[in-house]
Amino acid sequence: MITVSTSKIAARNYHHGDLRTALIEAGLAALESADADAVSLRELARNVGVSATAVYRHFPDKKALLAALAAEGIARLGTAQRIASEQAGGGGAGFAATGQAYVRFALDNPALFRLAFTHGDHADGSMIANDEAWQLLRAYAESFAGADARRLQLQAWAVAHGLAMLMLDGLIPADDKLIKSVIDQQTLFPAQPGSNSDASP
Amino acid sequence: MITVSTSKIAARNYHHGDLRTALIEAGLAALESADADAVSLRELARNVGVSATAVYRHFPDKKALLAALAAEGIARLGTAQRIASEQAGGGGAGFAATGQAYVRFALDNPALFRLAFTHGDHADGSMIANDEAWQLLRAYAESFAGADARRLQLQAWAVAHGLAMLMLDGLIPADDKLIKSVIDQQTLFPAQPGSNSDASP
DNA sequence: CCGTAATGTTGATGGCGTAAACATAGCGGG
DNA sequence: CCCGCTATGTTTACGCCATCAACATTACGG
Repeated sequence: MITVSTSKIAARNYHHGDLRTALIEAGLAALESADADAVSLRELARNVGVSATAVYRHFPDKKALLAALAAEGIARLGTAQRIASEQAGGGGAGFAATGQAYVRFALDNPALFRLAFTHGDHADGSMIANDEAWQLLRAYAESFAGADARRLQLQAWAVAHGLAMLMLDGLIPADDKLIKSVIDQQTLFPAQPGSNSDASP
Repeated sequence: MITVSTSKIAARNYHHGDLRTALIEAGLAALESADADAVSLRELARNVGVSATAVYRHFPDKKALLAALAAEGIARLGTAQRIASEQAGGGGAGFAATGQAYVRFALDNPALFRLAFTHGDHADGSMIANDEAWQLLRAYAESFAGADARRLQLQAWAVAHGLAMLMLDGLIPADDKLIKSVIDQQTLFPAQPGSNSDASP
């Protein structure tokens, strides 16, 4: 995961030094105040102090740059979820906390979250499937639902993702109490049939 | 709701006749094979056989045209849901059918669905809130959950919306069996506490 | 120490949304 | 019936964008 450093090396001498990283950082910064489709290559190049076409020495096209930003978003989301899970101490509370962290991350990083999930070329699914958060979800689902693990897994993901999207789009008020109410292991998944709460892979 | 008619009146004589409707129809057609942000005003104008700037006699800007398309999408989604609910005969089956229809509509009309929900200026929420589908969902939730109606309502919406989005983005295989499995009133909302299954507003 | 590959720059092309000025035509009042 | 007003379209133009081709500079390995 890339750590954004505001102050970077120094004055240029034709060659930038690490333009690729600089562009990604500029992109992440831009996504804090604008939506992905409102971010232009030229704007990023300008902010980094480089000509527009220099970008193409590091990314084949705009899509590729956005994909790099999306990957970064996925990584950060995963981290946020892992931390939330650890703080909640695992179990049912951890399960719910993971989902709540998902929604909060979306609200805190709307453009990045959207970019990471919408339109991304995760047709292969590799980026997401290999993510730590996904492993976490799988483990929780298996410990709660045993045979029905896959269904529970998808339901949990869908609730969190749907709530995040609906709040981002202003269709549901972005209220923290609402998040806790909707993503609650007690009411959402009360003692699934085939439950197997001692399984811990 | 607008009904798309492929064959429209005839040759132009400077004035088109009903450019506004024609543009919306062209827009809906374009959304069948391209994403909303890949649809350009100029392209639509071209398809309708009119100059690019003629659009501005009917819509203040591109956003306004897209908003009109989005409204149409919402209307169609609502219709699909009502039909599904009726065919299932209400009750728990109707509840699930409504949600399943939501996801199927998204898969059948990906660009239109995305446009309708993403980024739309439903900051006021009026378009959605007044929709028949929303009333339907409210009624179902109240009949099932009584006091907890609002929570159930949001959970149901979130699951359906999340599943739709994740399938659209290729993160979950768009499999009809999966839809039925995830959106299943039996397993998803089994006998809510405070249930009140005889209420029928 | 030199040449080659990596990295940046300039300039151009075609597309976009949209504003301004102009053209046409349909329609309602004399 | 005709005249002018207004609704509707057109042409032209501006500034932005992504991207390509050709050229410039630098770094680095033999």
